[in-house]
Amino acid sequence: MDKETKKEQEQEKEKARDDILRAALKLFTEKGYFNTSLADIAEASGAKTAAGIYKHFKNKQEIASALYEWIVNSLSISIDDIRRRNRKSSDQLREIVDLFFRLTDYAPEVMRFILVLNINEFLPDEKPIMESQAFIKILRVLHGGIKAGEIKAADSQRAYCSFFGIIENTLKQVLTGTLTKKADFYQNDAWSSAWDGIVKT
Amino acid sequence: MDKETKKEQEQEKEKARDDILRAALKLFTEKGYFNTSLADIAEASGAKTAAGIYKHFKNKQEIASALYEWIVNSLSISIDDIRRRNRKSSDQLREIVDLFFRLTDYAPEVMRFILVLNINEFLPDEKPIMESQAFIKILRVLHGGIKAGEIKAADSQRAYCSFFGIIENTLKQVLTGTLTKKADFYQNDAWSSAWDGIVKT
DNA sequence: GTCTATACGCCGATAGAC
DNA sequence: GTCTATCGGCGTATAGAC
Repeated sequence: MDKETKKEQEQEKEKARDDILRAALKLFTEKGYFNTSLADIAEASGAKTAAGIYKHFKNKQEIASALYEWIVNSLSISIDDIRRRNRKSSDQLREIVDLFFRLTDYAPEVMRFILVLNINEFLPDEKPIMESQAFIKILRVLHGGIKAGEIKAADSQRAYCSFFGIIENTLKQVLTGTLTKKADFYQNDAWSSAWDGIVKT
Repeated sequence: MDKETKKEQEQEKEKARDDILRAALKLFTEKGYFNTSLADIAEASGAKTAAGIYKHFKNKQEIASALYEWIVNSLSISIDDIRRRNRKSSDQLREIVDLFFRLTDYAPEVMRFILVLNINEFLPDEKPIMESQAFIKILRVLHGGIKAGEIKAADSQRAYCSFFGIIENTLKQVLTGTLTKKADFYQNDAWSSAWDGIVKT
């Protein structure tokens, strides 16, 4: 067996794993973790049988765990990038908000996973999402803004509640259909409310 | 059998039903609906066996359904009362916020049920909570404030996202332990941020 | 109306052929 | 590494004695 074939096989396997993750993400966020059976995931990930999943994941929880890690890591990387490219916390927050709104429109499952699902209900051993790297970095952005005198707030936690309370609530209403237009439609409004609430004037 | 005995029996039965509901509320909000078995509920509600629950409820879902209805109805009644006793929307909102914060400190399970649980995951046939009477009435309060010129907002939905985004996010952080003090500690701060964000100046 | 026993189904997980 | 078959267990729900 030459290198080419080996590589192809590995790619195949990667793809299969990826298909499982994608299908699981969709089903978990649609029906919930406990309403989704491995058979459902197998079917949705294309012609595979439930047993085959165990070649890629130790068990059902590991699928959710991998999803969680993947989402939180991607977010964390994006936030690193945003912090690197922007100096002012207002600009950083602006871009984070933009990211969240775009994700809501173009990858709603991801945002549903973060905002709607009760992650610790099926991943009891994971840290709460507020303690994940991604959200710690968001708190750092707020902290930076407070230190720089751009943001008024007792502490970054409080600033988070105020600022992201508005952002997340808006997005959650979009995701659950209470707000009926695309997230994009509400972005400017939500940004203004959220930012005006914490900016030092 | 005289009337006294009959009455006592009925009270006994009411109490048993109540014990089941209380135990279920505690367990559902602690571990989640799907992680709670009828055996768990039976044990927590005192010396009863799982089978006995079926004398009081048709099935597990009905317990959750009864809880949901009870919570939403209680809220709805409280809000009616608040609206009756106050004219200005600012006063009405003030009291609603006060209610939410008090519930968070003194009946956290109730607030966890509302804010943390994914109700439609285990009650797929119920309307989303935003369409329940209680929350429709909250939207009316906001609508009243907009019409009276007290609140600036494009519509009550948008005002809701902004105002209750801050309130609910704060309470959620308290309920999940990210904010470590009692809800009461954050109330004035949250109220100011939330109200300042929607008041017309 | 409470407890014992038990039925039944579903789903997660494993074993083994190919 | 995928499919077939199957196990084992849990958890809901029912039946029947008392």
